[in-house]
Amino acid sequence: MCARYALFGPFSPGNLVPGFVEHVINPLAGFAHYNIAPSLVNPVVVAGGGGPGLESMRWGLLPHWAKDPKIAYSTINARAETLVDKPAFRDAWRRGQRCLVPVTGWYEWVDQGGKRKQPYFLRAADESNPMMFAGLWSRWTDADGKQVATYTVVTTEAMGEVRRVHDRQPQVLPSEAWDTWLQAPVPEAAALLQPIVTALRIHPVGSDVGNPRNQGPSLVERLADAS
DNA sequence: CCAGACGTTGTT
DNA sequence: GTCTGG
DNA sequence: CCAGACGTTGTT
DNA sequence: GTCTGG
Repeated sequence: MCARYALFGPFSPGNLVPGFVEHVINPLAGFAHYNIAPSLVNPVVVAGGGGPGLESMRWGLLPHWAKDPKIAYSTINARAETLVDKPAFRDAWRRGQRCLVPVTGWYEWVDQGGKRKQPYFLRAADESNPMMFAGLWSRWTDADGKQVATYTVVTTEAMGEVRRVHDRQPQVLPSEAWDTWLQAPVPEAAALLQPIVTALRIHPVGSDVGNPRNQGPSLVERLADAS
């Protein structure tokens, strides 16, 4: 899957996620483009909009028992097929700590046979609203006793045109499933973890998307197709 | 019993 | 080539 | 996932 | 915290 995804606007808290305003934490009001990377704080949607210790969330789920926060770099994704059993994710799953991750799109890098990998932007066909990835979140306390909230993006088998660039993709949830994912009992949420065809536009972009220090709308401008 | 992992992607 | 930081 | 570092001695 | 490997 993506080790980068993108969210851009301008969005305000009011239109970031229509109907879910009260659930959004850290909405990053006013940003024009956000190139998201592991360990960075960005918007997520949780039932009730968070609370103490949930003022913001970092990408890369830290289980409550984690000692080294570096493991967050390898818990940016949780496989839908196995998250129920994996020690790193199952506690969050059992506790119903699910979230929605709003994005405009995500990136995939395609191997070019020796040459440098070509990044592509997979962009929601509906540009007016973010799409939603399924996520899990966790509370973690660092060595100084400071509370940190983190989350992971669920992945599943790629479907439709995504398969041209990769065999896995984030678990996208259709709008009618959002409330269920946030609020329903575990068995109902489990039923939503199914591969889904998503309406996307896919186009090549510049290699500068690979560095999260690079920000701005120019990152996702279409690159002329090579061949 | 203790020590060490606990995860994903992709690549070999 | 391989590990770390983001 | 990609980008970027990858080393030592000594000095601030 | 809890499981696996030694």
